[in-house]
Amino acid sequence: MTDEKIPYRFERTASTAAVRAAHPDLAPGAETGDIVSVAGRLMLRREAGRITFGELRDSDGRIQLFAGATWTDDYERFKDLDLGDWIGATGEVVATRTGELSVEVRHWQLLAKARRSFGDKWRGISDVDLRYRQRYADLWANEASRDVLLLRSRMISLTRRCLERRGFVEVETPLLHTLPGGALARPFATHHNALDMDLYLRIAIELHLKRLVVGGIEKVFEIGRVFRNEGLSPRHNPEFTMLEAYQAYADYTDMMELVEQLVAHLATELCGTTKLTYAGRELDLAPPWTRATMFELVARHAGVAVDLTTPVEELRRLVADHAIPVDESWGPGKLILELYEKTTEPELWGPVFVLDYPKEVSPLARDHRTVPGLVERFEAIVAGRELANAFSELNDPDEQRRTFEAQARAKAAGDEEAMAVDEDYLRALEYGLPPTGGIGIGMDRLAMLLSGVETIRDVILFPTLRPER
RNA sequence: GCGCCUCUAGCUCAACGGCAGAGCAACGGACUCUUAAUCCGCAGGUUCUGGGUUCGAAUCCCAGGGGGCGCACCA
Repeated sequence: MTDEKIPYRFERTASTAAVRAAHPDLAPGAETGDIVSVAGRLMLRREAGRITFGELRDSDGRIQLFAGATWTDDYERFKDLDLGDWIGATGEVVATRTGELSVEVRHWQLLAKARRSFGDKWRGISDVDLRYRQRYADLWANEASRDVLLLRSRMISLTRRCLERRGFVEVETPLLHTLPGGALARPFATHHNALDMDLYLRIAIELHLKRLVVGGIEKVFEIGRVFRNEGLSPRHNPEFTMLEAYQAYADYTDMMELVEQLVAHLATELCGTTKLTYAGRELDLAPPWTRATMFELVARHAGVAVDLTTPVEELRRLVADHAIPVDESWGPGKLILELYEKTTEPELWGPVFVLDYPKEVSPLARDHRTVPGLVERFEAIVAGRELANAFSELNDPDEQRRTFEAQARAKAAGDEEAMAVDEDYLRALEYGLPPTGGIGIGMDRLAMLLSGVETIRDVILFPTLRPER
């Protein structure tokens, strides 16, 4: 059905919120003489013979439309409007006898017809498949979905402002990489026809941003999509949004301060407090967050004191005791990490900074300044989840080449997530990377935390799904 | 990839081996102050798909598909 009467534009003079703000306390039956034009979607309609009430919603809120046979143009057609139709309406701002602020509709225009029904006007849409596939219907029908969208938008905006205030410069670096690097993950592969070469969707932003620090951009960040070819879960989507920030002359302790300040700031701005409840448990994001080394935490939660001098056979036995299949190639660092992930990480609620990871599992982090075999790295655990990962960045090109080569050997031995040697990145390091602290924050998980939802699909507008049918 | 759960009208849900139903939306009608308006009427179905068991299947069984959760992988 095409309607030749649908206009190309509509001269709106006020949003519903503006009308409300201009007339805060009208007495029942009041007439204001204020003529406004409002526009939006018809949410509800109550017909009572020769008068009809409608509820119009725009992006600011809602307002009642008051139409009547004696004063509304084309009243019979107004009565026939369907819920979901977009209309523009012009008339005087009044209060009805019961005191409801209304626009007394004199003229109105259909702006778009809703040919499909949006579902139950009271219960909305709860079928999760329908909500994710037809997000447009979900957003119309479910206020909670709109709230999450708006919170996420404000969160990203506040994050940018917070970093800019600290002097960080926002950049955009390639999503198409010739070598996937900067994280341990399987990439999506694609192909460039003109150059006849394989390309990979980036799995991290890291290596490009550190190149920029080499180039003299002392504080740099990017908020962007990264892609990992992995399974889906309530906490994983194949494409997700990462914040990465790098700061010259800083180390991982500076990054801890940055994370806790940023997250506490966002909570205060978006939730009004740092004391949140998530998944029924309390969480206080006020700095400073607890700091504890991985080995301390393993000792506490696994009940066994281990470190890199613990005999490998003993570590293997401990790991095997927790029903983890042991790979022959694992050294003590990887074994302790496995033990930590199985026994300790699930017990952590946070916020807590888990400090000082084995070098074996951290090829881009700099050696710990006092403990051999460890690197200066932390993960921030918040609400039982890994929210951030950060290091004092490895800036010695020779040492970086050695860790890359160890990764390349693991890759050759069949580890699909291991890194390759990135010669251009090594060349950049040879120009000199100053001492640098770097941080990566999963913004989707942060949005989940701040909006209180428990599945990542609720904070991603169009999550990855199988095709229909 | 494996395990468990789930799929009924546009939406939200009943019926759980015995005639497929309700509310909302839609459609027709009544009503000049409603607030999820109300009231009267009417219509709406490949019960996800395909097999099977049975006198009889939405219901039980098998296979496939979509979705959810868990495991594994990861942030």
